[in-house]
Amino acid sequence: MSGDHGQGDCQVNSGSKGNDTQKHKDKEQRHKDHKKDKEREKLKHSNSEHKDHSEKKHRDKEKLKQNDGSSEKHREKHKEKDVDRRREAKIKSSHGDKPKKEKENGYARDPSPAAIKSEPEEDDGFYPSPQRHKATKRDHDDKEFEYKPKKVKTEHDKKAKKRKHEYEEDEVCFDVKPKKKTKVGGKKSLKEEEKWKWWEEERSTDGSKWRFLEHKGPVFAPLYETLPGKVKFYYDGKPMKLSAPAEEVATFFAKMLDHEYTTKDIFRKNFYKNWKKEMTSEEKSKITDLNKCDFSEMSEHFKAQSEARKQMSKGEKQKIKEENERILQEYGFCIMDNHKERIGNFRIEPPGLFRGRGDHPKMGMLKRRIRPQDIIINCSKDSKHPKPPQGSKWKEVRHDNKVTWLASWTENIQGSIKYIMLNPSSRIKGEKDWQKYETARRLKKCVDRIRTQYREDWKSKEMRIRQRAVALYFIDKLALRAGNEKEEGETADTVGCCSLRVEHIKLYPKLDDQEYVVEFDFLGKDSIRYYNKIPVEKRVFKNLQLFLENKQPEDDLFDRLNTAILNKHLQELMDGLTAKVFRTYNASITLQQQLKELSCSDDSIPAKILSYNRANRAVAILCNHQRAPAKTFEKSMQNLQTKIDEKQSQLSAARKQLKAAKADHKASRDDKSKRAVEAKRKAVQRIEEQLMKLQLQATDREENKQIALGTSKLNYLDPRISVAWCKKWDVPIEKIYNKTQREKFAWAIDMAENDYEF
DNA sequence: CTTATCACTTAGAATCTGATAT
DNA sequence: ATATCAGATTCTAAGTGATAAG
Repeated sequence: MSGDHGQGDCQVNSGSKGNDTQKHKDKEQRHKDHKKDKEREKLKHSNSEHKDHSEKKHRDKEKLKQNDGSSEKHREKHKEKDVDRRREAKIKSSHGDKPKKEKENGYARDPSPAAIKSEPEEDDGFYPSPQRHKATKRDHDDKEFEYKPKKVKTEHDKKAKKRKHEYEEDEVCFDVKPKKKTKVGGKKSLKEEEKWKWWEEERSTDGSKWRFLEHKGPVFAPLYETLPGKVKFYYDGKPMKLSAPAEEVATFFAKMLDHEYTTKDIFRKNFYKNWKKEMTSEEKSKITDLNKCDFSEMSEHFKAQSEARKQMSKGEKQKIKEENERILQEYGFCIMDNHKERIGNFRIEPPGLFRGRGDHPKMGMLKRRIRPQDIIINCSKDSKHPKPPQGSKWKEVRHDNKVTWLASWTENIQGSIKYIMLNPSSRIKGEKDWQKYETARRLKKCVDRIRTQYREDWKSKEMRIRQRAVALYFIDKLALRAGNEKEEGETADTVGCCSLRVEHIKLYPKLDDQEYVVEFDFLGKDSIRYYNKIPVEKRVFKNLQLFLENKQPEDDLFDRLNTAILNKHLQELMDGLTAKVFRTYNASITLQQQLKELSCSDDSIPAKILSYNRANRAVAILCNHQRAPAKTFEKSMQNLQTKIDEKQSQLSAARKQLKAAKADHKASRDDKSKRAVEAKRKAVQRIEEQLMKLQLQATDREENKQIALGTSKLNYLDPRISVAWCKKWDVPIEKIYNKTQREKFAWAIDMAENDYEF
């Protein structure tokens, strides 16, 4: 990496050629509170300015002034956009059609210069990440699944022959067997039980997702049943009978009463506003203050109800179970291309109060009841169409085989579309999953090249390139998510890599005994906090300092970057590469490495499983998969501790006895007392072992307190790695994957041999 | 372009279930 | 038999990213 591009003074890149303008305009609106002058001031950079480290002084020398009315800038997004547009239009007309020029103006307001003077070379150690290896030679498996939507064959010799077109068969294979495993009629079940190995067949090449699809439509939420008369709602201390719609919404609130949500201001405000809409006009005029509403009787009623449900007799419970099973059998499956497949979510989401994660501006809003006329059905033209419930109609029935969903509706909180889709064990999900890991494996082959490239790009003279390169480094090294932009005010304020703001990182040239430490502290997906202090290479550190210059805390760190730009770049580096592939790749490769490191052939099975879990945990930590400690966590820890204490006193008692026995033996020297000593000794040993085990369990549980293994296991770890590991170390697959997981990963379990290499 | 829409994956919490302890 | 608990399952929110629309 010679890196000498433009050493010295390459300035201006024609950064102008680029799209450098785009992003910051949106981003600017975040500084809602700054004074205009401040804002102005910081916007004063021209793209042609050269920055060097010492540069701050140059800051003002730019020739470009803000040419539009930017001083009037409002903080509102739309307005902002308008201003920008106006400005651009103006520019355009004044400069003619040179795109370059017009961009140039964009820069004027940019917090960061487009061009950067390159820094002196100096540092640069080698890339430290352990992940960076040469790709291995052994990749024959890769061919098995090409990325291209082209037809892919898996010419894995042994399997290839088996592959043929099942499509021609007329008969449906029931590859999912009915619950009762002893479905008596032996003849038919044989065939039924045979699991369909879709992974041995060819995939379609034309972008269609299926050729035949038949299902019975979704199951709707049960209608609302009004409360028994004795369960009262009180307003201002007086009982008040509510109309059914108002009552229903009230029950939603009542059911959440002991959740802390209901104490939050926003929640209450949203709820109250939405509740009012359901009230009759009399109710509206009477109920004017949520604080005067007493839902406690309703709440008690539901608690009693669920208690009663628990107390039901066996027979009653059995009956309910059977009914559920019947519904599952009827609605829980569809027929897709000759195979009966399980549907993932065949029940429509019931109405209720919206619970966002984190600090969500819409928490407490009413999620409305979905009716047949809200539902779009998707199925084959030549299938038996699902029929809407008595007296109702579907919104639409369409036959789009370019998508995988069976039904959809638009949800009223965010206006997004919800879908009914197949279970992860289905062919359609499995193929995609498999493909995902194949893409990650292709990344493995070229990740060195990509890393070399982005390191080189840290020295680029173009700001946008540097930002892109540093962001990619974070995504690669820290497994950060891409970070799409979100609409402000619609969702909780969370970020990913590209949407990081200045306030989310802190730079420490020295911290304790480390140099160039970056501290990350932000809320990511689901408002899970990401907190990490990590030493980075000097060049990265310097770049970050540069990116931070002249910015406010609420400004974007990467003001010239967004996920579209990043992904477009990645696409050029490798077919099918996007930011999320790095997460998959790094997760899987980490598991593989950790397993290699931790597994030991003389370990017992439980010890091996512990190693597996530890490897899994390493990945979960990398991906920041956290969970709230269960409310019962402390208690269950305590229980365990009690057990440990008991064991401990048992142990000392046993030891005492041993001592006594020894003394006894010393005195009597007879055989009997000798045997007694031996027995006691054994007892002590046994108890010691038990104690050890308990203590191990305790540490394990403690370690796992806030770490969730499931997400990575289900979504990031190539299952073939785990399958191969099980085969290699003779660990039954059931120890690693439960039934559902085995169904989802059936393809991997079937195809991976013990020498599988990710 | 730039934004909006759509489809689909990924996510933690809530709820259910069934095994085990009492 | 009942209570307890942990793991399994369900639920649905919240991401990613491609592409259509303006």
